[in-house]
Amino acid sequence: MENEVVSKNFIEQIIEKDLAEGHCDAVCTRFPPEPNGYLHIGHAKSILLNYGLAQKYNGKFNMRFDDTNPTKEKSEFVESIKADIQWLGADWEDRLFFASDYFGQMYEAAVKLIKKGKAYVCDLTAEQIREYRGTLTEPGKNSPYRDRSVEENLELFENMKNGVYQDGEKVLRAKIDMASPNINMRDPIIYRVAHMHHHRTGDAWCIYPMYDFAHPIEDAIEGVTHSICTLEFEDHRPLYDWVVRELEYEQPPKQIEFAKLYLTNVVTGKRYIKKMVEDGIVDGWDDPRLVSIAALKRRGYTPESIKMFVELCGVSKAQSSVDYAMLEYCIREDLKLKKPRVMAALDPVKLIIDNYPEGQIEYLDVDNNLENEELGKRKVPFCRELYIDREDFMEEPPKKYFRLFPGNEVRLMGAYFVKCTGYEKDADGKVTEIHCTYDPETKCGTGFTGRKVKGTIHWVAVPTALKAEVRLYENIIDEEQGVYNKEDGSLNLNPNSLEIRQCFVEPSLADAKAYDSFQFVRQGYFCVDAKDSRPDALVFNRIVSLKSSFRLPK
RNA sequence: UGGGCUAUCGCCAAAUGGUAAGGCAACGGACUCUGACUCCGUCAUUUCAAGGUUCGAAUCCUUGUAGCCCAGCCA
Repeated sequence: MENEVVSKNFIEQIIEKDLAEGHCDAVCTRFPPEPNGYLHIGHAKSILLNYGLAQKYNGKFNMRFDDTNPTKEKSEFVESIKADIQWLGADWEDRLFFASDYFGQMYEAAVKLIKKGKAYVCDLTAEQIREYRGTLTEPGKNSPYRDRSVEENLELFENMKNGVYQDGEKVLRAKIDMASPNINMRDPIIYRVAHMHHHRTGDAWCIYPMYDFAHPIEDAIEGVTHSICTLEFEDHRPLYDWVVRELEYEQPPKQIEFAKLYLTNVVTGKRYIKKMVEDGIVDGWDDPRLVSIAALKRRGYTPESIKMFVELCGVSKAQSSVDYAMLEYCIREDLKLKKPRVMAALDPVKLIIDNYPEGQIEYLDVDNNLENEELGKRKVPFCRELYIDREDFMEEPPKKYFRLFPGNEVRLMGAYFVKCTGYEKDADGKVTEIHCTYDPETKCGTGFTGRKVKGTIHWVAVPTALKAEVRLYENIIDEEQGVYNKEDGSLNLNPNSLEIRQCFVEPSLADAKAYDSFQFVRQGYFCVDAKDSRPDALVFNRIVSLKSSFRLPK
């Protein structure tokens, strides 16, 4: 805002140089997912990066589905991806594209290559092609079909399109260099035969372009100037450049690679998530313990918090893994002045104020001083019998324990000072109720300064308490053992990643939907689980705990 | 082993030959009707290593080391 010096990331530097040197007039970026699954936090980085760049340089941001392989793609995924991107706030305006819309132009591009003698139809089997390709250390050798005439190639390729051949019988390959040290340049396949129903083009085509051929064409057609992708495509850049050069596009797009976003101790691999869903370890792709966009949303993360997170992570080419604590910091930061702080007893135990009149209920004014002044203001009922959290009382407190214990006085938040006078236990030694007396003079808001207490605890009045179910999530990965089991490659899962508790909350949460998310004082941030709300009880998911330094000193 | 890329605090990440930003985490202390928040302070004589060039090197050169990616008719 002020005179902050925010350094530019390497992509911004490239773009500014291109703009300054006239390599492009205006910036155009894109997000090109294949509709074969759900988006996760890593995609959010790419989406927000591309969208942010377009915004920053007054350019355009395109949405494009890279649907060139009908075997993996479904319309269901198209819809979920669109919804997630809109939720994140990236706006493609009227520029929603599908690679499949360009199949005609791609076919023509292939014909152009053939006519230039830069592509040929190859009859080798998949296995033979692999053998001819060579290895990482040995060069490949030319296909015996490499020198077919232009006329023959044209005819064969047309036959491919017309369904004359079976799947796998023939492919179209770019004629580049079988001895290239870069395996991607060893006459890569650019079109394959696949008699397959496509989710958008139906049965119109039985040949489909490969990514390396299709992607640069898609970018060029749309006028994308900077095609930003992840590091694993670095080796493909020479091929990308080859395609746009041979096809003679006037303003060829430029591919730029950046490092993917990884989170420490989090599973993003589709293979593992699929297995966890199948084995019932999580209840779906939007299980709040996962980091899919849908899961984060259900967990209560806001688009703003994710945007902040992505910006904080930065952009570079160094493979890295960001600490989960950074994500939690962002959502805490986003909610702390926006959402109400309400009281609850997550592990309730009764507190009886022996000198408070039986049957009396008074309504205390609470104000959370939020940005939206009205949101945190409410009246909270107070009476003789309350629920407090079990962990706010100890029979024999350790040093530096500031909360309730026999003889100690604490503040009931928003109410009075109470002094513990005794407690009762059942046969198992479990505390069943705690007794105390209150001091009417210490009422909140009266400006009482007679004495101070070190601890403040929260509470809920018994007669008006609302029953709720809360779900406390821990990381699904066992942080001690790490992500993967080195012996068999399985995941090291944390058996305590989900804890469900029945608890009592203050009555204002009857209107919980109006809050959508809030902070349970001393317990962290929660959100209403719209998906799992039940008629008989409110269901809340924990977004994030308070800072760890909130916990008892060791 | 051929090729490509990367290496700066526990974790991200700036610094573009001029003397190591910032954020997260952590740790002190102040404040507090949340042990939260807020505020103040601490946290890389050194940039994977070793040499070299230079008045001056995280940046340039040399030689190593470590990690990631590539041999789908996937993207």
